[in-house]
Amino acid sequence: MINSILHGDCFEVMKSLDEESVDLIYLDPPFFTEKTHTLKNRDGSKEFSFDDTWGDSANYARFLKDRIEIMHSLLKDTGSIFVHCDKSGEHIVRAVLDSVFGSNNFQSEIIWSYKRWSNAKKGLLPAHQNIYFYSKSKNFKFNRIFKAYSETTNVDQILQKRTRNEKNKTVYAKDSFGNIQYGEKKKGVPLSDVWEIPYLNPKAKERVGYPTQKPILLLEQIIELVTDAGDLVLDPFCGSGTTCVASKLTNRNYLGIDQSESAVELSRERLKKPIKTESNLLKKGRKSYLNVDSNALNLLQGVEFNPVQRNKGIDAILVEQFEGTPVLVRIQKPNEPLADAISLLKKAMETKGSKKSILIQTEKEGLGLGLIDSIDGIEIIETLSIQIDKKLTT
Amino acid sequence: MINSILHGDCFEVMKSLDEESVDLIYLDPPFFTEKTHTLKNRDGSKEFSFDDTWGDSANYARFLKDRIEIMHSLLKDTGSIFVHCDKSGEHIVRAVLDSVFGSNNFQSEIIWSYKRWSNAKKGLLPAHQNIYFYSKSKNFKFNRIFKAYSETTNVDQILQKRTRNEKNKTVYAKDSFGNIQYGEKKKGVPLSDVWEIPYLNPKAKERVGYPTQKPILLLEQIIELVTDAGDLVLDPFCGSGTTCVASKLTNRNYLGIDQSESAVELSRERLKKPIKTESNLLKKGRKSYLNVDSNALNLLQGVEFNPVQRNKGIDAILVEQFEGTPVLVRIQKPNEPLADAISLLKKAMETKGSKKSILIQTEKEGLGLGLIDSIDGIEIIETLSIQIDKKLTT
DNA sequence: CGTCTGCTTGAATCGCACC
DNA sequence: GGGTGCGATTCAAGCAGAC
Repeated sequence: MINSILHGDCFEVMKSLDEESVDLIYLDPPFFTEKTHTLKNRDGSKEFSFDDTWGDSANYARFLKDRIEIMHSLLKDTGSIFVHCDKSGEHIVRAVLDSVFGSNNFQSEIIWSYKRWSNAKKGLLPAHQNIYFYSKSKNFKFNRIFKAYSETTNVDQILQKRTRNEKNKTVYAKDSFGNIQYGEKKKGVPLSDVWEIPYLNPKAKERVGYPTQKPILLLEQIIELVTDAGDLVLDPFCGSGTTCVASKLTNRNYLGIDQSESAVELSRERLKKPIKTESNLLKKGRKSYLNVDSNALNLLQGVEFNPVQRNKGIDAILVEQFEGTPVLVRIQKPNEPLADAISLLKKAMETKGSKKSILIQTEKEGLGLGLIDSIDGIEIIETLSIQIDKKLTT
Repeated sequence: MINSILHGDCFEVMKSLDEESVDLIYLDPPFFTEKTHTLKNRDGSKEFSFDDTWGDSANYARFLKDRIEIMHSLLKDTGSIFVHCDKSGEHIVRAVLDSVFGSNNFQSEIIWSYKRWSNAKKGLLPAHQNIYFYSKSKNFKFNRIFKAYSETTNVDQILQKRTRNEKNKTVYAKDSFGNIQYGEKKKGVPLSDVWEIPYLNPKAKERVGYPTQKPILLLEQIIELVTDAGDLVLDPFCGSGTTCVASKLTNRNYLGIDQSESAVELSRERLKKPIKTESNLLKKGRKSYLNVDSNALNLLQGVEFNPVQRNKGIDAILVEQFEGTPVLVRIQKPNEPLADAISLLKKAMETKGSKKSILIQTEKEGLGLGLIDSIDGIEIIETLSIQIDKKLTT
């Protein structure tokens, strides 16, 4: 029965499973949105639908509690449950979990945060979902995961050994010659309860066209957090089967259940040849996309602009346009000849069709041709510090 | 009564306030931790019903509901409420707010996330808090705040107009000659519901030693989101008075209430001279581009200077001297006539014996006497934003 | 006043063109 | 021909306008 997708209402199906046999249960239950969802897959050939309609919240609570009680009995003493939750049903889910697992076994509210396309909505752009993490007992299995130190952490604190001086203050350790002492290798910062994982991208090959499909990366992190290889992972509302795919990819055993025949079929197909999109963003880090020095942009204090990161020629575009075309901004890089800056900016102007652009000159020496402040629609403006400098030396 | 801190139980104090007079209520209600312990004693044998959500914590729910009902009546039709929430009380608070304000007036669950020093605890490092945002009606006041585009977004999407082709695919629009078509002005991405704001640094000057003190930046963002200058902000559990300080700094009226005599005193003291630590992280971080804080001295980016406090005439002195005398700097204040700035600076030059000084002009209109860039040793330099503005309009 | 359809939109990968 | 810069493309939320 292990490593398969079962069809049916998880309430019935779970009754046939062994008690205390499961290491991790992940579920993304139908939400309490009082709406029926239908969505087609990519080529429009198939339609998935599920019914989120509940007469009132008590019915929904009853539905959930019945099932979560069985899940509780299926979990090993060292097991954990992760419940993915829409904002509309949050408080109901929390109440049910508190009553079945006990509020003392609440471990974390995980925030999965991501960036997304925007819309014209009045209000804040929704950019997160909540996952509740409860353990069956104090004895739960937990693998520590470490992440890179935050950029603002002082490097010395990572590398150097620390000790206490005669006044019992923490100081960096030095040897008798005053040389820096390096400490043990540190693993990084323990994983926090806010997880920034990119939303399943529209271009991702991983997509199977199932509504609410989760990124495999998210599930992998959950699985690796509380299970070891060979453990059993159960998803009672498995949908497109992401949990099972992630389990397979991380060498765990899995069991998926879904009420929809088409979902079961999709999951089974997916498991035959799992596709996982590596996130470039996560692999390379946000910083790898940066090409603008944020200090440089501070020069534009008081100007309305949008920074531009993936372009060699320009650092920003002004919000204000010039004759209907964009105004590009380049800030001269340290030690960059002004002529180079001009030619890069000029090229960008051509491709972007800009009629007027601005070059902020940050280096004192100009073109050596006397004062030039406008070439081919490029306006050259010196930084305040150069202007001040000039006033003082002439 | 406006702009003061009142002492007492907010339940009583709020009854004396005018109905429909408040624009924003922010509260960080106390949570009864003793009651939480009794929650642990549940025997689990009880039949679940929706009322169990409140179950043993009914007293707390009652306490909250009584007060939130009054708050609802104090709010204007265009007003909003932000409730800061401990994770143990989350679902109770949500249930109360849903019942008083109506679930259709739920706007956002704001996640305040921050980095923290790690601890050795088994489990995930807690690094966020939740704030619930409800409006009194559909008609709520809302000021859009924009942030920088993601680093991975490409410029053309910001610049170019898009349409759909015959196959209903999104493509860049071209005119009949194949030229690029430009879109409307773009200000950036609307603010999302996940706010990364550094936790108050233990060493920060801002810290006044109150246990649950919040960063002023967090409160400022809330205030600016749903109120305008001159509006009234109420904090019924004001503690150390951060909400009131933030209101004062953003030119809103405020009213704070607290039951603790010492908290009231502390708040009053703090309001006399509010201290705000500008978070370095936010200043440099990627989210800061569009809403850089408007500290005037930031204009001097790249110039070596010493700031001058408590002097009517000058804001800074350059490290560089001019003919052995100090170079004074004044930054024109908002709405200050240039002539006034000049005469104040001139007076300061006399007393300090300065031969050359610098006036940074921040307002577009000059002296009305044509171009003047030097008077009696005062060099007048326009900010970059004015210089750019001129290049685009002439 | 529901229901349907269309439009705008940003993130992030894909993939082409250019050295 | 391999790397990389950057332009093109895809998808779904949610409002607007139609009916």
